[in-house]
Formats: sequence, structure tokens, C-alpha cells
Amino acid sequence: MTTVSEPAPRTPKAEQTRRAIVDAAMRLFREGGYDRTTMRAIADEAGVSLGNAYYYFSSKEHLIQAYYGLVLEQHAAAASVVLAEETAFAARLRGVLSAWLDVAAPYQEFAGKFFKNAAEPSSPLSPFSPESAGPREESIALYRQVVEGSDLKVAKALREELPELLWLLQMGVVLFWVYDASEGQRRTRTLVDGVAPMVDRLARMTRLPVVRGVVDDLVGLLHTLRAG
Amino acid sequence: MTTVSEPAPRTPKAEQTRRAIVDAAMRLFREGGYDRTTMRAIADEAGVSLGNAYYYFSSKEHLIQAYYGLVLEQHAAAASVVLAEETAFAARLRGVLSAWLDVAAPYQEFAGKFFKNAAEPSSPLSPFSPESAGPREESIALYRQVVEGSDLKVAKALREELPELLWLLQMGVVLFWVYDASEGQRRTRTLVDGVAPMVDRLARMTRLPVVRGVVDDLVGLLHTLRAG
DNA sequence: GTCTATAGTGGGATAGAC
DNA sequence: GTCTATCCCACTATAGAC
Repeated sequence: MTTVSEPAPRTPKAEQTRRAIVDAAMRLFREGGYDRTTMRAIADEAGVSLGNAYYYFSSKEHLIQAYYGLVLEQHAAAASVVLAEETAFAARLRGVLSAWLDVAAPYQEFAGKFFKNAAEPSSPLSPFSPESAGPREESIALYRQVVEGSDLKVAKALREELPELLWLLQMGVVLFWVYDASEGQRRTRTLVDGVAPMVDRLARMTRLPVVRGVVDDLVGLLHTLRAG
Repeated sequence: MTTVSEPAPRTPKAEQTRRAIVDAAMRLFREGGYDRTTMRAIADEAGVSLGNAYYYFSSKEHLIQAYYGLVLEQHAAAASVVLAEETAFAARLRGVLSAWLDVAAPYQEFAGKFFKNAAEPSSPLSPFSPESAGPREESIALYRQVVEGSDLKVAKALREELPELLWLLQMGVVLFWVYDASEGQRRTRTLVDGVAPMVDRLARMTRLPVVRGVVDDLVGLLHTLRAG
């Protein structure tokens, strides 16, 4: 269950108002886009005053959180289907990444806005912030499943780091996707389809003696950074 | 020479005014932060009218772009010192990345705000935007020098792609740096010191027959993506 | 082409009464 | 929790000086 650190409203009435605002926002965002939708219009559409809208969402950007939580939830669901079906590592990785693209597709425009928010280090919405620790852990756990349920043989030192590295890979894919203006984000699909088998090959290669040295360096660096 | 696609001012007087505005903005941004610095205050500080400030910079964001251009300029200068001294690839890479950290250090806190605005795909500040094409090419050219002036032997197919990949690496380092709250951004230093020799080892490894397959896949993928 | 002065508008965000 | 009234500021418009 993904709750994105929005405080749970106390009374049923509050919940209802909150819902009305979120729904109105989603509707208007979809129709007219984020920038051209004003907080005043959202409040009107929801049948509340402007001030009241701000009582529930302390900024326009906070409304985007609603989308984010939705996507995370749906991604976990879609990914679990893939993970139940596939055992080959490359297929599992490709499937989970693709699932993200499927789920997030309708929200591509808002992803940009969300990124804008997330990019600020001090923001609680940042994927690296303490407030995001829960959702982040969930995503990493997803990639732990990708590895553990698979046929992948990989250098032992790397195996424990892999889920977090794959999560980072997803962040990279998402970044690419956010900037992908091709129709249907076709280019990101190409990226995922190409990257998954490549990561598979690379990962298996880590057991070769020549390559293992670099892997040890990498793992060592990760540990140092985590400590520091 | 870094011209950030801002139209080059024709007269010396114009250049002077432009400079005054940028300088004032940088000063105020550093003192009070981006959000709390108004365009009026910038215009006042620069001794020009508000309208004149907008004559030179069509939005507040465009001012940041000018700042970014300054950092790029200084980076190019600092990097050229390193490139004149070192021939070993790892040292050149580490030096150029470190030079960026040196140059950008005074602005680290401000960089968060910058990133917030740059992260949005539609923003002209985005490193992938058409407006940033010039600076982007210059940065990539810097990494072309890193490769070409070095002792690096690398799979031929990869050699041409390497500058752009190294530029991407820098983007990653910058991202890490923006989030790095350790004093003096010590952790990012550690990252750079660790990553440079690792990239060196990896790059040399690409000539091994086992590894070359993956490299070809990578290069193929890059070409596909670029075409698409 | 460079610059000033002034007077807007729109919309995000807030204060404080109820 | 909800409102109304208001603030603030990015940005625009205009008209005119040199």
C-alpha cells in the first residue's frame, strides 16, 4: 500500500472535500494541462473556495502527489503479473520497466511537473528525501524480486547491490521518458527493450575474473559512499 | 566561448548593461535565494528599469541560463589547465570532473533551485532543450578532448560515442552533487575519485572479445535511439 | 537599437474572521 | 474547515526619450 505522506484526513467530511479537490484537479489537468489550470478553476470545479483548496494542498504542486501515489500503486500491481509469469532475468527486468511505462503513460505531462518538484533537494517529494523512504523502499523491493525470482547468476558481492542499482536504472529510464517527445514514447520503449538484455549480459559477465576487479571496485565505492 | 543562445548584444553599451543585470541577479540569488529575489530587485540592483531587464532576459529563468553559461565558461578554462598537464585518461577525466566541482562549489545551494527549474522538460534551462544545444555541444567537446588527448585505447565503435557518454556521466555526477549535503560535498569528491579509474578500466576492457559484444549492442542502441 | 516610467493583469499563495 | 479579502510578484503593455 503506497501512501505518499499526505496526512490522512480525520473526518469523513474532510475526506470528501479532499476527494472533490483532487478529482476536480485531475479532470482539469487532463483537459487543459497543468500550467493552464489555475487553482481558482480547480476550487470552482470542486465547489470550494480558493482558500479551502489551499487548506488541503499547500501548493499546486502538492496536487501532483496524488498522481505519483497512483502510479506507484499501479506499477506494483502490473509488475507482480510479470514477475509471476517470467523467470528469465532479462524478461523480468524488461517487463517491470515496461510495466512502469504502461502505467505512467497517461501521466507523462505531469511527470515533468513532478520531476520539477522532485529535483529540488530540500523538497519532501524528492525521491531521495526521508519522506520518500517508504515508496523508495517499495520500488527497490520490486527489483529485489526481479533478481531473486530469476535465473540470474551474478558475482556475489554485486547481488546485494543489484536491486538498488536497478532502481537507479529505472530512475534513468524515467528521466529519459520524461524528456521523450516521440509519439507514444516509442524511443523509451526502444531503450528498455535494448537495455534489459544488455544489463543481463553485463550482470552475467561479472563472474569472469577479468571483470570481477571492476565489480569489486564498484561495490567498494558504493559502500564508501553509503558510509560517508 | 560560451554563448548561451542569448542573442549576442550588438553594442558595447548593451553588453555592459547585460552584464550589470546578470551580475546583480547572481549577487541577489546568492544572498537571498532564487525564489525570494524579485525581478524588480534585480533591476534596481543593476540600476536599470524593470522593462529593460526584460528587454535582455525574457524571463526570470533565462537569467539562470546566463549564470549557467558563466559556470560553463569557467569550467572550460579550468579544464583546459588539466588537459594541458595530464595525458593519462583516468587523470584527465577525474581532473575535468573535479574542475566542475571546484567551479560550481560556491553555487551549490543555489544549484538546487536551478535544478528545480531545469528539470522540467519544457524549460529552456533543461540540458536537453534546443536553447541549451550550444552549451551542451561545448561540454561534449570538452570530453572529446579528454578522450582524444589521452592514452586511452578503446574499441573503435565506442570511441566516437565516448564523449557524449562521458557528458552523461557528468550529468549524473552533477545530480549526485546537487543532493550531496556532506560538508564541502566531500561525498561527490569521493564519487569522482572512484568513478574515474573505474571508467578507465571499463573502457580499456571494451577491447576484450568477451566484452566487445555488449559494447556493440550499446553502440547499436545509441544509434537506434538517435535515429528515432 | 537601448532605455525609462508607469500602469496594468493574472494567478499562486496567505491572513484572519467566522 | 471554510470563507472572503488581500498580498505579492512574474510578466505585459504602452508611450515616449535618446
